[in-house]
Amino acid sequence: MGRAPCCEKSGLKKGPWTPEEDQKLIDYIQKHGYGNWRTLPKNAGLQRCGKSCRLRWTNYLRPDIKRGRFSFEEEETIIQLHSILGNKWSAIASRLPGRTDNEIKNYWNTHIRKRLLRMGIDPVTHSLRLDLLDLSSLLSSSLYSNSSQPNIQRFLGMQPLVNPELLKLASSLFQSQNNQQNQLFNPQIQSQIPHFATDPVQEIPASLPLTEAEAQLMVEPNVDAYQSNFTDFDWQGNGIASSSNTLTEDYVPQIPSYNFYSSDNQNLMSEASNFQYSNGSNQNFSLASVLSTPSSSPTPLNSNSTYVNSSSTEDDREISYGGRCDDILFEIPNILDVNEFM
DNA sequence: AAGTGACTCAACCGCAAAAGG
DNA sequence: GCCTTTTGCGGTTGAGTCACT
Repeated sequence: MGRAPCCEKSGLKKGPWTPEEDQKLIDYIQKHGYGNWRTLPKNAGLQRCGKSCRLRWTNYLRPDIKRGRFSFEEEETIIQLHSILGNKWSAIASRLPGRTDNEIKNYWNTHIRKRLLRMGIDPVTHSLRLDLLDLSSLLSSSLYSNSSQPNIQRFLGMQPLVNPELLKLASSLFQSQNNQQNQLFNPQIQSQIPHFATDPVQEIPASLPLTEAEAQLMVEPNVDAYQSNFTDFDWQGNGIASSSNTLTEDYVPQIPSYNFYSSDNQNLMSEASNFQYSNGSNQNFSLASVLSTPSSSPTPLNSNSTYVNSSSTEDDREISYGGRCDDILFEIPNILDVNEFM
């Protein structure tokens, strides 16, 4: 299992491919197929290494490659599969005909990942993180816009959007922002969530029927993807990341799925609103239940002011979460046969 | 119009698995 | 079983482009 002796510098070209090179590669492969990538460039008359040729072919020249924007269905599939498989881009790509792993990886990093972050969803664990979702900016931008005094008219106008339960929640979080992470990760909450990392065979609440895929995940979670996040995350909220060893034992993976639907008007709260969240004192609430989410909502929710007044973009497609992981509900479509990746 | 920063994505790099002798 | 070669994968880079000031 040695290292590939790739691209022996001598005279081999690097960088962008020219149309002539592309044509040479296409012509050769159409004639001879793509058997041995190492000898292919020489036989095709290309001053490239085999690796470069393979990459060019698989990521760009292959005739079955679908180019252009990702559809909502494709995007949904990517997110769902990523929540299960992690950064297994090739496995994800195998589920999306015409899309390459590179394309999916790029799309994830440039679009989906950022959008999830804006929604307050950790793109690695796919779990809701209120520390990413800044409710105070929602309140301040809604109630205090252009004025140092609360804008009552605006507030009244929000009533259809935000019901008192949410305002109560938001204001309590607003009052104690420093406690946000403690609330999210307090032991009471964690104790209600299965611990895949250490106890892979979980007791599944009888009231919540599982899909086949979910059942499989309960047994064989994608621990790698979750563990990769352990060393980065500041669980204490004090800027000091805990060791991965410790975190592995306490880590609480959540396996979501998402439902997508198109909307030009972003409502980030609605995007996160299908979470059902337990506050640790058996007072379960669903963000969906405390919000109504008209498509024309003027109050996107985000701590980053850059996005508050931003116009709609491709990234502003609306994402809603569904699913279940104990106190967070998920649903994994049966059409996603994830078992083969396990 | 020029400068600057953000964004996108094709391509590269290094590692590891698979395949073959 | 060991070694070498080939292939595949995931992370990263950087040139080109766009948007904003």
